[in-house]
Amino acid sequence: MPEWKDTCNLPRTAFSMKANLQTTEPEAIARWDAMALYGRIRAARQGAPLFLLHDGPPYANGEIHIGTALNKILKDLVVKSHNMAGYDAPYLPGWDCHGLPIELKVDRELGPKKKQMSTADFRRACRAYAEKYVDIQRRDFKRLGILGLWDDPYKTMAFRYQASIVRALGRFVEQGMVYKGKKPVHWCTHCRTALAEAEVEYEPHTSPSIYVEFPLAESSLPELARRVPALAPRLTAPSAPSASSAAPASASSVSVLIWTTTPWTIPSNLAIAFHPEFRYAAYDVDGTAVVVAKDLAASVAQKTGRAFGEPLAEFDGTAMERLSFRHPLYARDALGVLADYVTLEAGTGAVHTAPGHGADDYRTGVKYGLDIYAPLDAGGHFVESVALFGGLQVFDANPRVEAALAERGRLWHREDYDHSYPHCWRCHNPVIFLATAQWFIAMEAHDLRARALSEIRDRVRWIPAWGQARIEGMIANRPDWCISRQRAWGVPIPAMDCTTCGQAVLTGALVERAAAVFDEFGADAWYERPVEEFIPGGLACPACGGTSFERESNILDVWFDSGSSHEAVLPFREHHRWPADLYLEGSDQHRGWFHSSLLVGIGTRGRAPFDQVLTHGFVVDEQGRKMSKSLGNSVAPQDVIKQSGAEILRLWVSMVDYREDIRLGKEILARTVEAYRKIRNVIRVLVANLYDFDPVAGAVPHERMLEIDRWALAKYAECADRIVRAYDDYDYPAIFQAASTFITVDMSAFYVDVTKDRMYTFGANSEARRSGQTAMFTIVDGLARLLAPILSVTMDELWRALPGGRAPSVHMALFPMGDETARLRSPALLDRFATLGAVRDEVNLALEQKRQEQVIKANLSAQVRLETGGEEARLLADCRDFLPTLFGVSHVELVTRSGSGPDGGQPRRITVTRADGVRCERCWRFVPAVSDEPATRGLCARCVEALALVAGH
RNA sequence: GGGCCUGUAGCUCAGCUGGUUAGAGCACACGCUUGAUAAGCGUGGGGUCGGUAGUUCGAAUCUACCCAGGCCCA
Repeated sequence: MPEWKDTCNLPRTAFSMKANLQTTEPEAIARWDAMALYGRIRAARQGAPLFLLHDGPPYANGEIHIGTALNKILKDLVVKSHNMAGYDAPYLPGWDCHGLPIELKVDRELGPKKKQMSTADFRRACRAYAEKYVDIQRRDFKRLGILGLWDDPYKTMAFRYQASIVRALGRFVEQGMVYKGKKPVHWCTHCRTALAEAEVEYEPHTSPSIYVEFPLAESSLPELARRVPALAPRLTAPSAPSASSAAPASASSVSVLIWTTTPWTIPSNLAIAFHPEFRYAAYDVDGTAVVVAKDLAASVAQKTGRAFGEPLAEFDGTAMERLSFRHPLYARDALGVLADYVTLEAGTGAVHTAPGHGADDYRTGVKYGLDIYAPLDAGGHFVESVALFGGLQVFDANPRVEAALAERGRLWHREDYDHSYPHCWRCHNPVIFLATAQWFIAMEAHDLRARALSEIRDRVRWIPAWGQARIEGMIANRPDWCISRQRAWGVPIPAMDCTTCGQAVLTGALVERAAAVFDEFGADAWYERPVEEFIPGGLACPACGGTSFERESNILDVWFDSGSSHEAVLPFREHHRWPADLYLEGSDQHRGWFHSSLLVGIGTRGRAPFDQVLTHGFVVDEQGRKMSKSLGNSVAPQDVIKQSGAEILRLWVSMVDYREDIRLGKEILARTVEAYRKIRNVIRVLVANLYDFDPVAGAVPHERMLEIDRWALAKYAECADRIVRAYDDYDYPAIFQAASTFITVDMSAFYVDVTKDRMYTFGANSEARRSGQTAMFTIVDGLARLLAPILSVTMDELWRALPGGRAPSVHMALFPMGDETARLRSPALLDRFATLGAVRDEVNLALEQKRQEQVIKANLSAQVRLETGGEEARLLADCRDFLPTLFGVSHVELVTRSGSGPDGGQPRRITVTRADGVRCERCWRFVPAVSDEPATRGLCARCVEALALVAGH
């Protein structure tokens, strides 16, 4: 007896069930490299409309993490899908190479050696460090399956890029938008240097805590009387501070009490800040009307040991704005100002403000037009012109300030105060805030702010839309852009100081000189080549006319570097143009790269360098908590690649809603692996049915295909259209949903299952089987392309397993779209099968019931009697012969009830019984009779015929 | 503390401008299959739509507050 199984057309394919991604991924990537795939895609799309995603440069420091991987995969989805939609969509990756983190790492690696190195040598070490991480990251990005111009990326430390940065700065300079001003930074008086936030360590420290009285200035008496009438009767001239007298203030004065833990900043006090929304009150204390925040009065009274009576008057902080208070030590006034950082947690609710010695103080000072006053030298000594304290180091000055205040009767209380205070990470001495000379881009110059806001509102499309509100708020409220840093690894600001009068000079000509030198030698030249090379002919100091200069040592904020990428890259590279269509980064870049790129774009060309900005969220753990080393909940992309494959990571990115925070953890990865397997298996069975199919010779014309095959194509066309649209909308989860439903529900559970019998048991070359193959081929060929941007390796592997001539890689192909899918659509067929599907669902329920009752086992062991009426009966009668196949049973008896059925309100009736007849040993259906012939014994007529066809060939 | 955002089954997602018993896939349980087999098919259980209070004839969908979380500031 022959093994009938061997006469069936059982599926076979080299497209294995197990993916072996750990092997196939590196192989595919090597193949792409070998065939120069990226370049071939460029050549193939030459002349097509450009779609320009401009890469935001990751920082060339450390291994890539899951967030970097997410970002690059999203970009790859955008780029690949646009290429397949018919655009010329290049991908030019970039790296951000300058900046503090690298400087600090290199610093640490060099150790004491650094002391002997020149700045230029140190910069060379930084460059080598950055180069090393560019290589490491590039390797990992390629391993993720990302296609791009990896051989020639852009780097912010490239000579020409450095020149472009300086030229971009030059545009601001020429328009008069750059100025030199002052701003407080962390300053170590021991190391005599500015410190970045990352170089500051918070350590416990004991500071003096003092409460100081500032009397209201006489000139403000009338105004206060007007604002707070209840106080009017008490308003008389305050007593003048007197060096000789420690007597309390005159009984009829008004004062405000402040609290500070840095007495040495009192000489630099220029203002007192009040909260606009807090309630303040004036209390009679030994005859003086003392103003403090109402909620803090009790604690202040307790601290100072003074008796605060009932409030004489109450008012909001706004009542204090622009009143003048007498400085407790000097013959000048402190201005009453409003600030929302004033708290009720400690102190008096009135905050001592020295704009040259605090970040908040500085902002408030700028807002009220105060001098950024910081009369200290680099070692933290008061300059000689400061009365009482000239020459004193600030920490030595503390007790002297207290003493001077006490002498004048202005020191109400003094105690030790333990708190966490910033220290220098190198020498571990406490640091101070010190206003230093810095370069700024003025937000109001040339309407920079207003033009940026109008670009945000009117030109750029923000996806999601709330991105607009976010960056709008930031631009609207940001202070002038401080673009200078006192560091070594970056692009120097090519400014000169006049050696005669000290005037800082920065002109367009100076900038262009530097740019020309940088073009040729790189920015290291600033530290190595003679100063004359950087001084354009005829340069004279605008202040004194001097012609001798020395270089400044400030470098540019690295945000200016990366913010200039559109200027450094877009105009110069092949397949590029200015501006870009799209920037795509994490939502933190509203503050970062989008922000700086926009400002640079306005400065250089008067518009935003992008038309669309797409943002994604952050990867968090399965509980929605941020990933961190200390929590141990991080997922490393390298580990996922090793354990599951980059395809899993890519699939994960494609199925989540990247606009919000994205969860990732063990279960999610496990689910993703399951999803991958499901897709792979269904695709595998489709290909496996094509092992003997020639799409040219074997294809059945559409009109002659079986109805269910045409339905499958109609369903596929619907799915393809939806997917192509979703790519265009950057709606990747919709792609997964559509593809997954089509693959699992329409293909696996329905079409493949229902067609199985025909594909396996019919004559291999029968038109019915070829009809099915035609559908399966079209579908799997289309799915390979539709899913290629996501499952780039798997679909390329599939592409190679498919019969027929085709492009060397799926990534060079185009999506199924236009006429390719339009000709397959058929709403009528979809309708018809929706009804058939509903009937099938109900038959399944009945079958399951009988299975539970153990009347039947497999569906083929059952037969169905189906009574119905109306429209549905006509439809079912129309495809009577298809019904056993549709239900997967051996026989269907259709009974039409006139005038009833679902349309008439009566439910259809389904009766399931054990199938009559005998079981065909080849196709396993129960049939009335089987063959008796020796060669075909036990086979049904259909199988006999199928075998005859094979034999006949 | 402030600005922006998020919270639907174990997981990933749908649920348009408020309107019948809140859906899909996966996972899970049970049955079938052994000619997709470290697969496949069927059936089933599972959600007070973060919480509370409102607006409304009616809210997952609108408002306020609260809780939890994220990004950026301070």
